[in-house]
Amino acid sequence: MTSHTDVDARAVDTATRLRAAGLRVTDSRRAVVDALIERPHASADELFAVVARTLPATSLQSVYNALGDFVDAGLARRIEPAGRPGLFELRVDDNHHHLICSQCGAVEDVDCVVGAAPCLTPADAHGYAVQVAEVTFWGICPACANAASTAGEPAASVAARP
Amino acid sequence: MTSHTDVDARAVDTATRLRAAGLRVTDSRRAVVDALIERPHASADELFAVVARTLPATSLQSVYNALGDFVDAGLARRIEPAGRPGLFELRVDDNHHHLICSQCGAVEDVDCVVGAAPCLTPADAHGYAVQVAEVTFWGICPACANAASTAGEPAASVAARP
DNA sequence: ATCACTGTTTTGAGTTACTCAAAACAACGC
DNA sequence: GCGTTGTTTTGAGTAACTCAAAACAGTGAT
Repeated sequence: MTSHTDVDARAVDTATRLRAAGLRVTDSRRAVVDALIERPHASADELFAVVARTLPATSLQSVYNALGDFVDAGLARRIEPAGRPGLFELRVDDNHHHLICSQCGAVEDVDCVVGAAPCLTPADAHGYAVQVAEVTFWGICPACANAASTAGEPAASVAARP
Repeated sequence: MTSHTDVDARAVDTATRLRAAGLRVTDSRRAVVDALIERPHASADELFAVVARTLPATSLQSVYNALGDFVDAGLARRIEPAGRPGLFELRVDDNHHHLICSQCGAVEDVDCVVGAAPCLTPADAHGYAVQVAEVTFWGICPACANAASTAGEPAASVAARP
C-alpha cells in the first residue's frame, strides 16, 4: 500500500540530491540513480542495461556522462578492481572497502578492517603525504564455494576472472 | 672492473630462473627481466621501450607474452592501480603493498602496514573465504609536493591522473 | 653438429572500456 | 513562453589490451 508513496518520496529525494549537487534533474540521471540503488556495485554497461528497461531511448554515453558527473559532484564513487571495468556505488564519504569474489566478481562492502583505523599508515611513507588507503579483499563467495564443492563448475553470475 | 662479471652473473641467474619456471630462455625474455630490474613498476609499454633499446626487433606483443608467462609462472606480479595500465614487478611472494603518487604516478613498495598483519581480516567476511588483501595508498610524493609549493605545476614524470 | 619437436615470436586483426567533440535538445529562472 | 546554459545524442577516436595463424628458434635426443 505504500509503494506509490515510497517511489514518489525517493524520486523527490533524488531530485533534491541532484539539485543540491548543482546538477539539473533529468530523466536519465534519475534513472541512473535508481539503477545504482538497485545494483550497488555495477559497471556503466550494467547500469545502462538497467536504465534501458525504463528509458529505452537513453544512450550508453549518457550513463557515462551521468556517472562522471555524479563522481565529480561527490554523489557517487568509482572503484576499479583489477581486471574489471569501473564499478560505481552511491555509498560515499565513509571510506569503506570491498570484498570481491575472484571467481564470479560479486562485490560486498566491508565497513572497516579489524583494529583501529589500521590501514591508513604505511610502515614507511617514503616522504609521501598519504591521503587515502584503498583495501580490496579477494576471496571466494559462499555461492562459488558451494558450487565448487557440489558440482565441478563455479556459480558464474558476473564475469569470471581467468 | 667487475661489471662484465656482474652482467654475466645476472644473465646466468636470469636464465636459471627462467628455466626453473619451465620457460625457455630467449633474448626477449631476458631483456624483459632486465627491463623489470631497471624499472621495478613499469607498464608493458614502458618495458617495451626499454627492451627496444637493446633489442629493436622485439614486438610489443612479445613483451605482453613474456609478462603474461612470467605472471603465470610466478616470476612476476601484475598490479593494476585505478586509472592506470597494469604495472609489473619482480618482487613476488611477499605480499607487499603500494604507495602511489596521485599526481605523477610514481610507485613505491610498502612492506607492510603498521600493526600486526592488520589488513588481512575484514570486519565482516560475508561468508567469503578471503585469500588476499590488496592495499593501495594514494598520496603526493615529495617531488610533486615540492613542485607544488615552489612553482604552480606538478613534477610530472609518469602519466598524471586528472 | 644436426634434427625433430614443441614452445616462442611476429604480424595483423579484433575487443573492451572507455574519452572527446559537435550538434540537437531540454531544464530552469525570468 | 523564452532565452540561457547545461545535458543528451551521435559518431568518431583511443589505450590497453587479447586472440590466432604462420614463421621462427630453443632444447633434448641422436
